[in-house]
Amino acid sequence: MPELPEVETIRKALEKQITNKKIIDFHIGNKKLRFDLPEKFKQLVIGQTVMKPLRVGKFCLLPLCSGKNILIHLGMSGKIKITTSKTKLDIHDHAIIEFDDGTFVIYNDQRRFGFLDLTEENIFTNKFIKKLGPDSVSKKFDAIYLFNILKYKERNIKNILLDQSIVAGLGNIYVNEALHLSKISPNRRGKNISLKKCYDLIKNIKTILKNAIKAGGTTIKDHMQPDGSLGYFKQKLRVYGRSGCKCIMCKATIKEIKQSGRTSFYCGVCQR
DNA sequence: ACTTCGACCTGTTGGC
DNA sequence: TGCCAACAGGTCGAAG
Repeated sequence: MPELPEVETIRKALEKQITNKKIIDFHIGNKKLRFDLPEKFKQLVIGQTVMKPLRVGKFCLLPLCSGKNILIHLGMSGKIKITTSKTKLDIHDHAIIEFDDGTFVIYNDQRRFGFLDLTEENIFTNKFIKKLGPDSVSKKFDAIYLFNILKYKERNIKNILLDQSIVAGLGNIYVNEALHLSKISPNRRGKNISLKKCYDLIKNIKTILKNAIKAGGTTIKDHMQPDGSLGYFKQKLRVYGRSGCKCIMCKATIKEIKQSGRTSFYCGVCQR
């Protein structure tokens, strides 16, 4: 589910609601998430004050005063809910963090592809964080970097951009969107993309992500902001989920194909 | 080293 | 109406 803009939306809400608050209880549901919690997770987080939440790729981090960080990945269907009242739990509420002022942060994940972890002080020693490429909205993710990677790749650009070890934060929606805006076919091989096109692509990826963050992310089905409101970027999607509809640039019909098991949407006229 | 594929889960949708 | 297959915003690890 959540790609960078959805995770960033959640991070911002957490920043507003829990920064400098102390964890007084932690409860984990009986259903397994993708991975088990680290040993002693509970005792290492209770009593800790949370500092300003961070985001790395599709991960959200809650830095603790001990130096460790709670690492959150939302998988495909994960949500964060923030409440101030003890409401009835949903069957997919898998972790509940209680704060000293009565705020609750609830981790809910219907499909349980997501997970929680605890990192050391240096987050880059964490097994999940250390294999990520530069963040999609960072300066490190620039045209030269991308071009140097692409020039050896036989693989299609769609799958390259989904690879979190190359660039962190992009998922299926925004890769489709960025390729359409950049007029690049998802079938194009990495090595056949020029440096000039890389400049375009980088600029467009960042523009799309920033606009999506402003809109609170994209709600197709599952995503919601921690206060329960939706993400409004869906109304601005150019190709994702629009097969059979007209291309907004040239009026040709948007096509749908499968690439490594995932759906891609594109315009065969604009995108080459 | 590079790439694809199956597996992990639950819920919804569309075809018959 | 009911059943079943296919599919969904992700990613790990095995296999080719």
